[in-house]
Amino acid sequence: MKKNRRTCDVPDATIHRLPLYLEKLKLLQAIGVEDVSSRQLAESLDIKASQLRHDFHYFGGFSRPGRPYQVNKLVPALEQIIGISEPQPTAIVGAGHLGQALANYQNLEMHGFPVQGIFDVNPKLIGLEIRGQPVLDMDEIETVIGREGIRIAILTVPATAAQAVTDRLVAAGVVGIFNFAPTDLKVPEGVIVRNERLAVGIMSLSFKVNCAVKAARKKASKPDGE
Amino acid sequence: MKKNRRTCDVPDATIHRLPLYLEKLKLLQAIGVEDVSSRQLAESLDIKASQLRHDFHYFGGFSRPGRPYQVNKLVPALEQIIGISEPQPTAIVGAGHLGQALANYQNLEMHGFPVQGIFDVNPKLIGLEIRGQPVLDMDEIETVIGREGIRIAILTVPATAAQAVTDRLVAAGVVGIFNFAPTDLKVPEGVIVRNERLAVGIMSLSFKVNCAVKAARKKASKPDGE
DNA sequence: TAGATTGTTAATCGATTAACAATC
DNA sequence: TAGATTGTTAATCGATTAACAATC
Repeated sequence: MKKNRRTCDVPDATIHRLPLYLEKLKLLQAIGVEDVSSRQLAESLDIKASQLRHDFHYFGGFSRPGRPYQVNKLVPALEQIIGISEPQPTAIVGAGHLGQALANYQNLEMHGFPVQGIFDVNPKLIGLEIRGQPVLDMDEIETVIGREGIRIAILTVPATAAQAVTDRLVAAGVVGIFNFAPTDLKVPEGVIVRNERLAVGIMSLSFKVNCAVKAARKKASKPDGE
Repeated sequence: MKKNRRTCDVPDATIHRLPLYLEKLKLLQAIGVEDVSSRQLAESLDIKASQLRHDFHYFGGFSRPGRPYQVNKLVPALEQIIGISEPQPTAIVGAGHLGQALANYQNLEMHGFPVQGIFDVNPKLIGLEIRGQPVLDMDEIETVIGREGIRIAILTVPATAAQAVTDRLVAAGVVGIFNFAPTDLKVPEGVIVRNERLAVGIMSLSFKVNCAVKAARKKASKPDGE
């Protein structure tokens, strides 16, 4: 009753590393590695071993002092923590170019997020099959989300439609929204939104590129520098 | 000679907020707002005013004490800092579903990153026109990058091809890579990679969804709780 | 002037790293 | 035992927030 409460009060920085740990471990598992030390795993992710152990410590008890981690135990443990021990049925709302690209992206299913519904309002797109799934009329959102028990939706509609669609999704029972529309969403407490803002990402890349180019130029003009 | 050196030693957290500031300011500009205080701007972004001023302080001198910021001055100042005063010609390498989706994404051009080259190895895709740009044979990468002065590339090739393509891009003069391939890239110093790992993003969303669902259940079973 | 604002420094907070006892 | 490892706490580092003088 008291044991499994700690699982949720975890800093964001740690949460974002959990999938990275899992990915690396699955890679090790695939090539048959059985044991891995915090130092080895951390090194492959370019972080400090103490950070990894500190992260794991939030969940506790993946190994015992003196013994390295067992890959075959750590993988399911992390999957459990992340919440993908069971596949999480996922909806894609908006079957434009991006929605289709994501629906085609087989890695989604491989990582535990099988697409169980693709929706659009455009009659030209409705009925189009993507990896065996037909694009459905937006009107079926509530039915399908209820029937499939979908809790996670990927939003790829135009910014203008995003809030209205979000409201419907939340009302239908969706708890997590992966938002590709370039707009902020208002959601009730307890609903999680993750914004994937392409333009923001490329702009921060641009800032660093700019700095790198400047640095290179300075170096070139003062080749004796240090 | 001494003045404009400070522009590059800036924490990552600040760099990631710069595009958010710019986006909000452009929105204000579009509706004709002339002045904005740090408090107003910060509030709309759900951060503290002191954080915004602290961020701006790395670059210095956007206003004077006592006077609010002038939107029409701040927008070009931030564009300059981010490096998009001039449009940054951009290449998309990999014209599969995702590459096509991004090539169609007009926001890219609107934000200062016009797509000046789309490349693929697949003969079936070569020649296909996307928003007026034909998909080119990968063999033309070096020529086009040189001719257009492209420094930023968006990588949407399969993971297996990613490193080889990266090496060519870097050799041709690309300095920033927006990587959608689910693999780590090795690049020489001075080249910037930004990984956009869809699977990682959805997994950290899943973790939070899991927590939210658990919390809601607990609340439901103890409706008198607080 | 009184109230509001910025730029800038200091205080606080949180995340990363180091250290080390316990264990194998 | 000697060397390596984890779990866990303490020290360090960096980012956020508060405070305030200078200014309008």
